[in-house]
Amino acid sequence: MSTTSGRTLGGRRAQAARNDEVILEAARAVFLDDPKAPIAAVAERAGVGISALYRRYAGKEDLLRQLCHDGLRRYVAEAEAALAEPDDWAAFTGFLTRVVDADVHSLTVHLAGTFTPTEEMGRDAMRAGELATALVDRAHASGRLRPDAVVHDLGLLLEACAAVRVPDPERTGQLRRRQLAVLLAGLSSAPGADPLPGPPPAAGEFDWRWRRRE
Amino acid sequence: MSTTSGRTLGGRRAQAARNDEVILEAARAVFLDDPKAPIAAVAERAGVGISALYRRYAGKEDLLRQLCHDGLRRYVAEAEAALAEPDDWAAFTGFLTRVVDADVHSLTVHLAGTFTPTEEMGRDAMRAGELATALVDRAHASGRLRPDAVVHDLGLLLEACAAVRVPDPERTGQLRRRQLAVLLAGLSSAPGADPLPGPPPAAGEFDWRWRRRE
DNA sequence: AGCAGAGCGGAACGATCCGTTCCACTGGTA
DNA sequence: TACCAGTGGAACGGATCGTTCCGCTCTGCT
Repeated sequence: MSTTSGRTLGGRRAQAARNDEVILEAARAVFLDDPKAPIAAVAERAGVGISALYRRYAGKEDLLRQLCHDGLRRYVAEAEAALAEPDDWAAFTGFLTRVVDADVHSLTVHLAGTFTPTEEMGRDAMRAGELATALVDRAHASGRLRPDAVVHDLGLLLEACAAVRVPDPERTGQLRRRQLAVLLAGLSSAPGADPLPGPPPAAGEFDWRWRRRE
Repeated sequence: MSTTSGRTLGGRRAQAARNDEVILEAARAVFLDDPKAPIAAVAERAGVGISALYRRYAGKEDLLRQLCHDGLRRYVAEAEAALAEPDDWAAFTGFLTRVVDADVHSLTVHLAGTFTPTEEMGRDAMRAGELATALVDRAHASGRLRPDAVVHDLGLLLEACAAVRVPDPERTGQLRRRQLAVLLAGLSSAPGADPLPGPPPAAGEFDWRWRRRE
C-alpha cells in the first residue's frame, strides 16, 4: 500500500477521501456484528490505524451516533420510497423486506443508548414514526393487514428479524426473510382468527432504548 | 439476616440451605437479564457476599453451566408434559407458550458458549431435539401446522420471542405472548399461502452457539 | 529542490471492570 | 467452651478499551 500513489488518483487527499468510505463501511460491519465492539476492531477491519479514525471522529460516541443516524435516514428513505408504491400491501411488505435486508434495525435500535442523540435525530425519528404509521394505515386500508395489528407491532417484527443470526451473513439474510414471511403471514387478515392477546405495544414503550445506558 | 435464627428453622445449616435457593434464583434473574453480568451482581441481588457464591460453585463458569443445564431440563420436562396432551395442536402451542413464558430460551441458548458443556448436557440437548421433533410431527399430523414448517423453525420462533424485551418483566411477558400469537398464526396452515422462502433452517445451523466464544 | 504539515500507524497510558482469593469474624454445634 | 462451617467484603491481578501522543512518510506548494 506504500506506493499506490501512481494508480487511478494518487495523492494523499484521494487516499484519505477513500478512507472515509472504507472506515464507515468497516464500522458498519463491525458494530452490526457486535454493538459493543472495541474501536480498534473497526480500525483493523478497515485496514487502517487508530489515528485514521480519530482524525475523523471526536471519539467512539461520535462514530456510533453517525452510524445510527445513517440507519435512521435509511429507514426514512425506504419508507418514503415505499409510499410511492401504488399497491398498499406491496408497499408495506416491500418496505419491511428492504429494512430487514439492510439490517437497519441493528443500526438504529441496537446502537441507541450508547451515545447522546442529537435533536436532528429526534426529528428524524419522529418522521420515521409518521411514515411507518402511514404505511400501516394503508396496509389496513387494503384489508390485507389484520385489524388488531398496530404500528408498534412493527417494532416487535423488526426485533424478531434482527434477532436471527448465524455466522454466515448471507444465510442470516435468508433466514431473516423466512422469519419475515412467517410474521407477515401471521399479520395477515385471516377470517375467524383469534385476536392478538394483551394490550398492543404502545407509543412510548420502546423509548427506553434511547436513554443512555450506564 | 443477622438474627433470623429464632424463626422457623434457625441454625446455620438451615440458613445455608435457604441460601442455595436464594442464590440460584438471583443468578437466574440476573443472567436472564444480562448474560454477561458480573458475578458480583448475583451476590448483590441475592443479598449475600461473594464468598457464599464461591462456596457453592467452583467459579462463574460452573454457575452458568448449572443454570443452563437447568433450563435445558426444563425444556425437556415441558416437552414431555406437552406430549401427554391429547390434542396435537394444543400440545404444540401449549409447549411453546410455556417455554416462552419461562424464558427457557434465554437460559439455554443465550448462556451457551460461556462455558464448556458436559456430556450429560449433550445428551439432554439431543433428547430435547427428539421431543421437539415429535411435537412438530404431531402438529403436522393435525393439519394445523403449515406443511413447509420444520422443527428448526422453532429455533427462530423462540429467538424471536426472547428478543422482545422491555424494562418491566410482566409487560415483557405480555408482548412475548403477542409475538408468539403472530408467529403461530403465521405457522398455521392457510390455503393458497405463499410457501416459506429459502432453504429451511437445518440441523447443525445453530450449533455454533455452543462453541466457546473467545 | 526543499520544506511545512496533513495524514497516519501503532505503542503507551490510564481508567475501568471483573473473576477470584484471602482473611477476619460470627454464631451454631458438638 | 472450643471449634469451624459459613460468610462478608476488601484487595489483587489480569484483561479490556478509549484516547493520547510521538515519530514517520509522502504530498502539494513555493
